[in-house]
Amino acid sequence: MIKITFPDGSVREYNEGVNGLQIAESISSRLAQEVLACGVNGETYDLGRPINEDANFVLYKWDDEAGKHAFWHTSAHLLAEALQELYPGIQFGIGPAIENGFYYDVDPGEAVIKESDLPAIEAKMLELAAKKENVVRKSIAKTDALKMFGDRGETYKCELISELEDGHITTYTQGAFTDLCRGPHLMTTAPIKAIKLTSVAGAYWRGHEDRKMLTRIYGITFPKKKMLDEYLVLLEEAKKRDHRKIGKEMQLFMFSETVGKGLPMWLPKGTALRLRLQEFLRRIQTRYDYQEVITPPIGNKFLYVTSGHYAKYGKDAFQPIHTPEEGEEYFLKPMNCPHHCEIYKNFPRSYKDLPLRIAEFGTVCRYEQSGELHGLTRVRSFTQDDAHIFCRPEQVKDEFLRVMDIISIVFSSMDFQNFEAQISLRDKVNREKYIGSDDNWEKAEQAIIEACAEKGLPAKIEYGEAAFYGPKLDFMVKDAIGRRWQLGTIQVDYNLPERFELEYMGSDNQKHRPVMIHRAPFGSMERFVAVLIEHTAGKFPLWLTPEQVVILPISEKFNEYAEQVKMYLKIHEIRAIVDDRNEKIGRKIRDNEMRRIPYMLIVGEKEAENGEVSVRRQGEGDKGTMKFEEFAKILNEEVQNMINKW
RNA sequence: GCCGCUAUAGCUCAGUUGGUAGAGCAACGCAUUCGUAACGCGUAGGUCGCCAGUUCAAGUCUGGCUAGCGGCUCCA
Repeated sequence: MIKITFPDGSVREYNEGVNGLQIAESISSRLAQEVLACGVNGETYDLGRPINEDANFVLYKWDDEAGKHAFWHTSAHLLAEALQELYPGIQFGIGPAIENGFYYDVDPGEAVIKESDLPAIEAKMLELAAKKENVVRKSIAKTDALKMFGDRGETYKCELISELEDGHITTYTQGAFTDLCRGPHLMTTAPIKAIKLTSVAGAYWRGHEDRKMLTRIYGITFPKKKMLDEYLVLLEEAKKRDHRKIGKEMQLFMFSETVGKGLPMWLPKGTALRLRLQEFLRRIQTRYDYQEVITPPIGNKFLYVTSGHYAKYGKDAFQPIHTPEEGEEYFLKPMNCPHHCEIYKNFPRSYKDLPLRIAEFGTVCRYEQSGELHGLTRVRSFTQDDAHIFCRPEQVKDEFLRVMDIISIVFSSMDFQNFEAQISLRDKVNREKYIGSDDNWEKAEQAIIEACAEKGLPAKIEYGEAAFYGPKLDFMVKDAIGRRWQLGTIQVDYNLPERFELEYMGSDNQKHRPVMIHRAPFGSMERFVAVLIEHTAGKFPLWLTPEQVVILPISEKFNEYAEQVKMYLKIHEIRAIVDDRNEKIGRKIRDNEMRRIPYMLIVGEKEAENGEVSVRRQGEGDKGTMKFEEFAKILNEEVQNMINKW
C-alpha cells in the first residue's frame, strides 16, 4: 500500500501502482469525468500512469494550468495524427502546448500548407477525435527510439533523441501516430470536442535562423463547443482594442508609405497626449533629482567605435551619413548612452557628485527587420524616456530602489496591474561572454534581487538573459490579445564606463570607475502609448486624454453660448471643443460617446438663460445640470486629485 | 530578412466562371433649429496599392515590386 496525500492534507491509502484516474474515481465519478491530469510529488502525470510510491497528490481539471496543458498537448498530437494522414511523408519537429492553445512545427516536404487548408485539417482532427483513441505512454531505449524514428525518416525527431539521456525517453501513441514525447497527456482523444486552427506561420527549426524553416500550425481546442465560441468572441473583442485601429480612429498617429515604413508620425491629438505623458514623468524625475539634457540626433562614427556598438551593429544599422568633408561618417543615434557618457566626461567628477542622473527624451533610430515592424510597438524611429545614472558600485542597490519607485508610480498611475517583472542574470556556466569583474556582477545581481525582495515585487529570474554588459530588470505588459511587450527597463552597465574611461575622484584621492544604470520607465513613448491604448481601449484618464470636454448645443441658436462656455473652460485649462454641427442632440450624443471624450455638456435654452450646462459622463449618461463655473471647478478638482497621487 | 496571407471611395466591406466598378457610414449641399446614443432628401467621391505580362477584353489570371496582417528570427 502507498500513502496518497491530498492538497487539503488528508491521506488515503491505495494499492501500489494505482493511477490518477482510479484515485479520482474513488472520490467521485463526476470528478473522474472532469479530471484531465494529476500531479504526483510536483510532477504532472498522465491519469493512467501508475503511482508506485507515497505521494503528495493533486488532480488537475480544465481550470488548472496543468490540466489545460495536457489537453492542448494531446491536441497537438491529434493535429500531427491528422497531418500524417493528409500529408504522407510529412516530418515532425516539436508540438507543445502554449499559453493559449498549441502548435506543431512540421516539414511537409514538397507540399505547402496554407491557411485555406486548415478547415480540412480541422475536419480530419474532429474525425480522429471521434474515434476516442487511447493515448498510450511507453518507455523506450535510446537505440530503439533512434531506430524507430530513423526508419520513418524523421530526421528532426532523431536529432532530438540523440540529445536525450537513455532511460528517460518515452513515446505516446494514439491510433496510427506515435510521437517522441515527455508528456503528460490525456488518456484518450475523446474530450477534444471543439477545434480551431488559427494560423500557419514559418518557424525556424530550433529557433535558429540558419536552420531550415518549418511550417508552424497554431490551434486551440476546447472540451465544449460553447467554450470555443466564447473564445472566438473574446478574440474579436480584443481586436477592437488594437492600438493601430484606435490610433487611427482617434487620430493619434499615422504612418506614410512615402515617409517610410516603421516611421510613425504623431498627429496633433497624439502629440498632446504624449507631451502630457512626458510632463508627468518630468515632474516625477525632478523630484528624484534627475537633470534633463538634450543631445543631437546623430553622432560621429567614432562615438560608436568607442562605445563598441559600431563593431557589433554597424552593418545592421541605418547606414552612415557621409559628409562632404572627406571620410566623415555620422550615424543616426540608435541609443542615447554614448552621448550621455560624453556629458559625464565634460567635467572632472568627484564622488560627491554621484549619483549623477542624466535624463533625456531621446529620439533614436534603429533599423529593425522589416518583418518585425508592428504598429507603434515596434518601429524604426522612437523616443526613449531615457536616463543614465552614474554611481558608485555600492550605490547600485539604492539607485535601483529609486528607479523602481518611479516605475511603480508610472504603472499605478496608468492602472497597469497585470505586469510581469523579469530579472535577467548571467548564464550560470558560460561566464566568459560577459564583460566586467565577477565581483561587480555578483554585487549588482544581488542588488537587483534584494531590491525586488525589499519592494515585494515578485520577479521571475532568468539566467543567461542578461546583456553582455550587465544584469537587468524588465517590466512586461500584455497587449489586448496577450502578446507581451517590454515597457520599463533598468539595466546595470559595466561596459560603457570602461570604454569611455569614465572616472570620478574618490574620498581616498584615487580615481575610480563609476557604474552606469540605464533606465526607461515607459520604455519608449511609442510602445507605452500603444499598450496604454489597448489597456484603456482609448478611454484615457481625464488628466491625460487629448479632449476632456465636448460641448453640444441643442441647436445652432446656442452655438454662441457654447463658445462662451468653451472659452471659460479653456481659460481654466480645460481642453474643450464644441460640436456645432447642424445635427439633432441625440445624434451628437451618440457620435461623441463613440469619440471617447469623458464629458459632454449639453446646452440649450434653459442652460443659456441660467449660465448652466447639462453634464453627461461618457459611458454613464446624464449627471444633471450645474453652473458652468461649478463644472469647471469639479473637473479641475478631479484632475488635481489624480495628479496629487503621483 | 524568412514562411503564409491581404491590398477596391476618408472608414467598413460587396464585386459571381475575365465583359472596363457598387453598398453603408463619413464628407458636401438643401431642408430642419431639434432636449440626452443614428431625422429626411440630394450631390460629389475610385488610374480597383504600383509596374509588367497573358487576352479581343484584367478589379478578377500570371510575375515582380511596395505597404500591411499573423508568426519565426532579431531587438543596443
